Amino acid sequence: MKLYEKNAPLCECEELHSDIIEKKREEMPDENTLYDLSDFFKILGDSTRINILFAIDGEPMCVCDIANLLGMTKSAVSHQLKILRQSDLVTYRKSGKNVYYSLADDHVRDIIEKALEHIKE
Amino acid sequence: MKLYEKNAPLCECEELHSDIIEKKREEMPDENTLYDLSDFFKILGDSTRINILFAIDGEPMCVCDIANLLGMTKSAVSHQLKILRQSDLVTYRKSGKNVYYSLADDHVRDIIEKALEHIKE
DNA sequence: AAAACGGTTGAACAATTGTTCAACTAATTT
DNA sequence: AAATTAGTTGAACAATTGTTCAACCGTTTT
Repeated sequence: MKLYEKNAPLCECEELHSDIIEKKREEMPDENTLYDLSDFFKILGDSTRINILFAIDGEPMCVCDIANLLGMTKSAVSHQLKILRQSDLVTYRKSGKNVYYSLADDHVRDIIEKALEHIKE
Repeated sequence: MKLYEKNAPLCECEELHSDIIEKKREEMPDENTLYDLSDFFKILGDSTRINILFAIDGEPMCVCDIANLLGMTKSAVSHQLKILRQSDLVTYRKSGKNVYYSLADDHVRDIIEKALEHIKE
């Protein structure tokens, strides 16, 4: 998918504000940056994953306990944990038969906090 | 879908850490809050919508110009603008045949800014 | 008043995504 | 060593979602 290229397929409009478009085109962030950005939000845009992130906030939890807390199967939780792992949003520590997950860093907590403020307005 | 209820369907695990689960259950945010939160991130979790938000940042743009900038049809852009409108992320001003869209408030800008920091680490 | 233009909308289609199910691995009991 | 348990994984299925297409509405031109 190609976005905001000079010769991108034009819509049928006649009276374009070419100067504005050109100016905006220069100001737009790098294409890959925008994809990374939306991919990041996509990860947070699922209630199960948000639930998991809140669950493991503070004290780490094993998969089984998370599953019980959320009323889901281990499998479903594990699938989502894999996605969170691949996005570096969580880390894990193995201990015997259990795997304990925790938040990767405080950055994510901050973003969620800011979003919470936005919602409660 | 019911989450973290006392009698939610349990996973098959035997050795639960019931005390931890109970403690976490009390600490979890309100169920609706979590849904609102993931719904909010879901809106930002699409590259077209992120593109539009960056496009109208600063100076408002009409639908046709956004479509040209992003190399999309007016229809596709309009559909996404509708979603952004319904989420109160954008506002619009009609002027003759054109409709000019702009960011609803600085809150969204802040969150995107924070997410950008997170990505560029 | 008719034609043209910017924008919106609903239905249809394709693509993506989350959960379930069953099979599997690795660690621990007995 | 066999059985049990915690967790992972891939395929299949259902549900959600984004774009296209065609028809439509409201404003402006002619």
